[in-house]
Amino acid sequence: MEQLTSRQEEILGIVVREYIASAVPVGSQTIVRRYGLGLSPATVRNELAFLEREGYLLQTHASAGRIPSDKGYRYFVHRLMQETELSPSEQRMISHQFHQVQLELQQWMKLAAAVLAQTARSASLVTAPKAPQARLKHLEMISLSDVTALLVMVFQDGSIRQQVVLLPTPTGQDELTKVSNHLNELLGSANAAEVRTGPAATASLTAIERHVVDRVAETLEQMDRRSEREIHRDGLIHVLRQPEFAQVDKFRQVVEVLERRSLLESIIAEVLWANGVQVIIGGEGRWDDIEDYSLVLSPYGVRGEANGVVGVLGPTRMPYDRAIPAVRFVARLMSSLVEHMYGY
Amino acid sequence: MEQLTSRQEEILGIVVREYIASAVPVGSQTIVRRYGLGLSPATVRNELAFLEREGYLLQTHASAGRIPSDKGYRYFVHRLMQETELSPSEQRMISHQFHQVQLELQQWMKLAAAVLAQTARSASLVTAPKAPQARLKHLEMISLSDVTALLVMVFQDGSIRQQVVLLPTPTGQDELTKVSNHLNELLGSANAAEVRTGPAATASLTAIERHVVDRVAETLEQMDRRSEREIHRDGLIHVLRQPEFAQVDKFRQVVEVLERRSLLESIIAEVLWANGVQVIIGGEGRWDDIEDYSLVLSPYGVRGEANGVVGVLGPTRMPYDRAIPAVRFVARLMSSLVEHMYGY
DNA sequence: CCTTAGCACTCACTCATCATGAGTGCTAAC
DNA sequence: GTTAGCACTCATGATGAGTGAGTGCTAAGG
Repeated sequence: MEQLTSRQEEILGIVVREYIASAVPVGSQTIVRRYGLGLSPATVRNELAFLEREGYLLQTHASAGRIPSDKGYRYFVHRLMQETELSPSEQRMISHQFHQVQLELQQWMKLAAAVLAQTARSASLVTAPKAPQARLKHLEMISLSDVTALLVMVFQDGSIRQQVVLLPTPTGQDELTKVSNHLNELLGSANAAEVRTGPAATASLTAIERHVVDRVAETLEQMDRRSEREIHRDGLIHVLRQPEFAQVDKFRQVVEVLERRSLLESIIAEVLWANGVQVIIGGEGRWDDIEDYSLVLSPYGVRGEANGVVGVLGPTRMPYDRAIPAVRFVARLMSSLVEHMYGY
Repeated sequence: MEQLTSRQEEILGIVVREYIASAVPVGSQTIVRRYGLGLSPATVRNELAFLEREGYLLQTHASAGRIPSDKGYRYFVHRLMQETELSPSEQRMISHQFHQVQLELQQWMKLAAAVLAQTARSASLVTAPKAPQARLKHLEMISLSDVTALLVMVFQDGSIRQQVVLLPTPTGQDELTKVSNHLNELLGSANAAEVRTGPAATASLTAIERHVVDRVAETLEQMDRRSEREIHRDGLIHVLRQPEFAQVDKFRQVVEVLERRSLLESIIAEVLWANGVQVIIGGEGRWDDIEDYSLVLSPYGVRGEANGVVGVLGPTRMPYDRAIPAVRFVARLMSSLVEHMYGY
């Protein structure tokens, strides 16, 4: 990326900011009228023409103003936007909301999605934290009837699964409690392979115990196999308000991206291993399905133990100066929760 | 609702079905050409005029074909649509999908939403089953660090909440297990009031126990207070494909209805007490926000113990003949899961 | 050499006009 | 009660003129 003169940078910055705010192509007159600069429209036009030649700006048609290209947005985000944080009062307000609810994963995810949608005025997404390899932390069996029980499994990364188990033989709560205790001893912090081959595999077990061990193993395997994560979403309505989605088929793409998770999964998988806030503008040539959209994503969690992703999705014409600090701040909050869950 | 002659019913049925299929106003020629009937267009026109006078049909403008009014749709749904079920093969396919995954609430809800969206080609919604009054079934404390623990609460209706608890004094897992056991004895199947005033309130408790009891009480109270339910959604994309949402502002309403839960909450609250599939066409004059949409909803669960709602949302021009049997069938499946969770 | 005034040019957008045709209601004959 | 005939309505789509924001280019000025 070449170096621009400071005047070119200034003009590029104006075009980007103005277009983000108004969604209308920006012309030389608007720039001079609204920002002064002590230049004539003609001079600005020359600079605009230069910026267009260099690929930072685009024209929708020959006699229209300029709009930023993806390259223009990228230059803006990486070079022109001072690294802002949310205002302290805003930070306080958000922290307050999180501390209103208990230290509860589900609630925090929901809240994170809502706060991001609100603050960045975009669609938001939040995945649950997940360990690279699932490990059982604790299990519990609760009697439902003679022949059914609820098997509750708590995993190392804080996720919980509950399933109804049909018991091979009628069994009461007392017996189930013994089963739970026994299996907790045998399976404490085991991963899928360890459940299959560890002490639980060789010890002599009752029919029920054997059955439950199988279930645990299956569940762990399933969790490892499926990269799928629970994704909380919110704020779709904000995207819908943007003028670029006046024709439905544009908007349909957004919904498709959000509902078919496959694309998001693959992007999320990459962001997980990154540091800090990642800004993906116009698909970056790698994801065609989002070539008109931008993602601002950040991993959160505890490196190597459990992590997830928070972020927002919007048109490339996104208020980056709000989205980026908002995502950064929410990721930090979510990390603190995960740290708690790992006893840090 | 007056009685129509069988020929009028036949013509009304044709208009409704044809319009649902094509989204194009239906004229006399189309009816005669495509359905024969042994009548001339003029005769059909007379009948159409009659049906319009009686309020079953509408014209978008004076020289256009007819489209069904809400009243027309209602007559169709209640009188003309034979009570169909899904085809046995379709039922088998769906059942099979549910039995592929374990008897697991989260998975079943997700699956139910996906299956409904697919089958009814509409947006679907599924709420978790919820008891009218929350009761604790079981709690478990799992050590995270000296001073933090994970409190897992399992409730009677099968819902689970986990939260991180900051311990007043450093405590190990052994001690936490004792706390869990003790509190399970004291609190077994207690509701909020019973936790506050029952044995747990008077017994002499350690600081940790007192703290946890407070947390349990707060959580139960919160669950009772908030009528809010977790709502799984899916299939928004299907709604987006319908031609009536070619202009975005129409579609914006749908997203608003689905994202702001308040309206849905109130409708769901009513459906919960109904029997069988409820069809709400065009807001029924009571919910202005959905006057262009229809809901097909059904309660499921165990009466008085825990219930929820499954259903679909789409334009009034909805494929009722698929949506209704699909909702009915999925509700039945979800009920069977809840019955299991109550040991029936 | 950079800046700017002047000017011709482009092109999306709006608005009005017009032709088309699907569909209607009415009347009179069967 | 049914239907052929006919005048009428009106959304839709195409065509064309006028408007104006914005451009690029050229030549003059600091």
